[in-house]
Amino acid sequence: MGSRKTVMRAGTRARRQSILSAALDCFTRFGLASTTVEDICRESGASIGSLYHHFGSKEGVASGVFIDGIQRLNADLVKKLKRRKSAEAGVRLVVTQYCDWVTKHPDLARFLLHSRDIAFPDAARAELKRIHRDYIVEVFSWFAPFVTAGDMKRLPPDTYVPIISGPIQDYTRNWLAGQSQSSPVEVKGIFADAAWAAMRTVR
Amino acid sequence: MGSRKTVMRAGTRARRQSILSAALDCFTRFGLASTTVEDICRESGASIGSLYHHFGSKEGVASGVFIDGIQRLNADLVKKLKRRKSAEAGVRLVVTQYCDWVTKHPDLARFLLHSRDIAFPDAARAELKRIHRDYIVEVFSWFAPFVTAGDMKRLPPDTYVPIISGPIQDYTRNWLAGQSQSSPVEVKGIFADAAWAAMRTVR
DNA sequence: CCTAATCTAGAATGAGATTCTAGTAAAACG
DNA sequence: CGTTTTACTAGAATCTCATTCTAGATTAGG
Repeated sequence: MGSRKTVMRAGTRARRQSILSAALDCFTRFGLASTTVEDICRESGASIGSLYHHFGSKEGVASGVFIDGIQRLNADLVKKLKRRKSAEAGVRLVVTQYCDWVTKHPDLARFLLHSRDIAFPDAARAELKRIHRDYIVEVFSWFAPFVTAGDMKRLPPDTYVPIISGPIQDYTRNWLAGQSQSSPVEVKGIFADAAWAAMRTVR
Repeated sequence: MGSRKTVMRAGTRARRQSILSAALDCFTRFGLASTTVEDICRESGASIGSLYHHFGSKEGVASGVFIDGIQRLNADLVKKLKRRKSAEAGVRLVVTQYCDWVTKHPDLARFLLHSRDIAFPDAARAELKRIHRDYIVEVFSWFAPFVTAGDMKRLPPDTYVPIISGPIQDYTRNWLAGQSQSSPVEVKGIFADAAWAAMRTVR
């Protein structure tokens, strides 16, 4: 994870990365619970000692994959959000961009959506909290002016993300689990409509 | 789970129930991954052999808790839904009743929200599928007339549940994890508004 | 009664996560 | 350059459980 106090050697980044991508591969094929540390070592070419040196535990590896993924997802959204000019365009973007991202990275998305509840190590929990806070600050400061201007409802801060993103995430989880026919891309307009209907002010 | 082919003896129901409630207790205190089968045996007074006789595996116990909980949640909703008379009242009820239920059964709700992704045994998966199908049929047949009458939007079937229930479930998950201040009961009006705004037709 | 099925018990097994010890290689420092 | 410190690799040994197995107890049916 980007925040290492100590120096990181040349080959180290590559080794860490090979472990992370082997892990995602195994999680996708066998499921988190059924992949063994040995599986990840075999796939990545790392030794047990090396894996434990870098990640501390199997769940440490999982949290590495998770943090990596969430950072990419967040970064992609923030970048695009800055090009929008209206509250409606912003709200719709949050929904549609999520659909596009999930379609482009289905394995990673499946892992992110199904691993929310892993008992991550404390260090990882702390870093995730920091990442989430930074993300929320950035997104909220983009939306804030529109709330002030009366384009969007003024609600308790904690309720915006569930209302805007909750439905599409729920749908996507079902879809990735094979329980919905239409791909998120096909229904993204419907969810964008729903999100905007819930957020817009009537004047 | 209500569907046993063979006869069930007198003390058996009590034994199963004691295992289930001990399990929920342990899951709440230690988390699913960290509770051992021995923990559940100690708490419930059952022997290892007895637990395996009744549930087959640790995940079998978890699926028992899950199925029990989801059935109670579903039944409570369906019962109340039948007393409503308008689409708006129905949609609002789905949201507010969920908040009330979660507040009344926080441990069970936490488990239901955080165990969606357990690798349940095949038998349990099948039963859950059946339970969910029955539930969906019942709820949809209640709402169908209002869609036909034009009171609610006509959407792809798979999208109704995420749009109506997704936000409040997401908020509740955060709250149960200690990441939101206001209890669901305090914000249920906001989520009911959002759900109805997303479902209503404008005419 | 008796006998077949359900249920209880807990010791034995085995899979696999984690720890430990020993070493290799790269940087830091003189 | 040595040398010393620190990052890193390796894999055998350990230890924690989930699960299996065998034996016996209890209950229902005939």
